[in-house]
Amino acid sequence: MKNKLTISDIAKAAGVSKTAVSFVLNNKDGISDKTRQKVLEVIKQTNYRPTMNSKRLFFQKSFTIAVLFDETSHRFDNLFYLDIMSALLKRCTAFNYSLVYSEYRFIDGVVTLPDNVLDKDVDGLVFLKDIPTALITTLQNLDIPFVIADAHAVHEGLYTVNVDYRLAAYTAVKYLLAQGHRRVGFVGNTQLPAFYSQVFSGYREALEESGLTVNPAWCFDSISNRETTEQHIGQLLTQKELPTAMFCMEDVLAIALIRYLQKSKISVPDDISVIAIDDILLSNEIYPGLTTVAIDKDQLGSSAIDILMNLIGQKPTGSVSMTATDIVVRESVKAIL
Amino acid sequence: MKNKLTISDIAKAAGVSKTAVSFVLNNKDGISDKTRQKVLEVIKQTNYRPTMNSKRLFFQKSFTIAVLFDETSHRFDNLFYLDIMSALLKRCTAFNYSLVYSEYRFIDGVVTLPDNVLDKDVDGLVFLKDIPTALITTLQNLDIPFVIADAHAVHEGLYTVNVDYRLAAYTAVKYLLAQGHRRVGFVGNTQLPAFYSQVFSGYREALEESGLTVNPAWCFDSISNRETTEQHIGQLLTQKELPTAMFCMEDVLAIALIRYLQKSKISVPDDISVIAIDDILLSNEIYPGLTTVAIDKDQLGSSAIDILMNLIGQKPTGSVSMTATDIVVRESVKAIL
DNA sequence: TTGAAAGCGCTAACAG
DNA sequence: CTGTTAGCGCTTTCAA
Repeated sequence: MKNKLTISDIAKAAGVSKTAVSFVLNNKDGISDKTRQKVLEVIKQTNYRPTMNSKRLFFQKSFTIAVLFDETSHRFDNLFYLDIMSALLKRCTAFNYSLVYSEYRFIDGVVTLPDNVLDKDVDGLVFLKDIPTALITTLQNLDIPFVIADAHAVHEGLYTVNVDYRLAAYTAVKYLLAQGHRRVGFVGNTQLPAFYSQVFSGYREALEESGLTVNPAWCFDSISNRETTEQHIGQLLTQKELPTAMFCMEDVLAIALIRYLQKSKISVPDDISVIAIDDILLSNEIYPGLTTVAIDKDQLGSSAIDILMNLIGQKPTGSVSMTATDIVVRESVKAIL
Repeated sequence: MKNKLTISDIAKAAGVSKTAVSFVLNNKDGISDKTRQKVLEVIKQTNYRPTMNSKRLFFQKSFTIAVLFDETSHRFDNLFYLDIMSALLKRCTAFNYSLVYSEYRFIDGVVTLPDNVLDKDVDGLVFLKDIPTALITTLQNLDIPFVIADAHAVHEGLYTVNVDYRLAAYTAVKYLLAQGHRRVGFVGNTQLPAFYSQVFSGYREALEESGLTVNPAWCFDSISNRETTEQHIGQLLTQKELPTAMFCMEDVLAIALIRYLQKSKISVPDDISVIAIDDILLSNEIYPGLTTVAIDKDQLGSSAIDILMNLIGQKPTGSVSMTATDIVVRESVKAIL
């Protein structure tokens, strides 16, 4: 049980050459059935498993791909990440690849990549959320294939997995309107300008289709966390006419909003309904449960890996665009008569 | 920029042997300063980085360690995991190791390990939370070093990182008493019997030190998620005399409890205060913010890696036991006069 | 202090 | 259909 078996041991035991064993292991043909069976037998008996490290050296590949997080990006929406990591892992496993967890640093415009990337000890990279241009340039110089999953912005010439957030926003607001709401506000931020404008268009279109117009007094575009929520939403509450519903461009923002409203003794959904986009796990755990447009994390993850594998295998490939129109109805939206 | 450089290229360029380059790379001595400088120069010029895969083959080590999650264990307290993974990664990096993310399966008493573990393509394993005995046996047969971080139960002969949850519970309840509470309930479950009994002792001791006794009507030992909360806490609310505070053995349970109380129109902390143990990120995002005993995730993670590295290097090592007595005061506990 | 040579476990030409 | 052989890029004896 102690000394690891090698392909030579198996070859010897089966009375054949290493080549024969190798062929059997890799399901190649050009080998007689009898030999194959004999080898298979020995492998079964000995519980032999070939060593990845030898293959790695031979193929000059690491058979691992890395998920790269921004070192400082940890926020409480990370549950989304763990779900995606599971999806990435599942797909990597199907390709016999490992998934390593890594972090990069981006401070004052300078990018620091982890050693395994600099060493080219990974065959490809997955990023979750958008990455800075400086990083893109660095990566292209390094010549390592990478894909950006859930890229909100559109990058020419890069491989990304995108969600149609315009449609998602449109769907969310349409739902609000169908529940009888006529006064619908908007909560978001412009940190990701492309994302913001997609989502805002969806919001406006839905409104306009019902003959409504955007009321700037109910629109907030600098809400990105709890602090900014508290800073800005206060002025909403002082207005004479309040919206009956707020659409938030991300679940996290909606959760911060609900928290703030509760603190201000405004009931959700009795006084104000709230809807968002994402469906992170957390949204089902707060009270009231958040009604939101679901994003398919499984598809997001596996598409990213599929693209990466094509890139690694030099096969033609392209970005993928996903659609999100499923509303998870929970408790944060009330119908208005 | 295309063809990867090898040690031979560097040796040739520097006009020395591969051995010399290897010595320089590994800071060995037995080499003249002049040669060393020459080699260093070439390395700098060429930006040469040695290939891990060759080392891996030579040393018969993968220089990677795996974090293994139970495939089905994803709950919303996973934020705790991401924090720990960051800590694990940081420490792995310090040792020049990679961290791979993997999942194992445990269904109907049968354990399925991922291929990289079966292939011994990882040098060590970290588990977060306790693992089933069947898994322990399997691992011992495979002869792969592993450590259980945040093991609640005590395992003879295994390496674990434990937290003194008795003390943590004691500290939490003491805090409640200091705020004037005299009627304090308990919420937990016996899924991890050792964990339960530690925590319950801490709870009882604190009470008894103040001349109070445990009131069984306020103690719940089968609360593990939202469903069981709704099932059991209902009967608490029908009692004539309610507790003024509830101590929960985990943040997640406290969050479920708060959600349920809010649904039942019981105000936290005005009607009932809530305290717990863990300090997951989520606890700062709900309303009211959860007051809780913090667990040091950084220490948890790095201790686990330190133990593992000792195990891998065949150095003597031992389990580590952590202490948690810091209370993060937020809004879920009210002082009673 | 140096360099030649062997070998880690595997794959794939290439001959037979 | 089968086996011999030469590497993949590194480390490390071992002799000079």
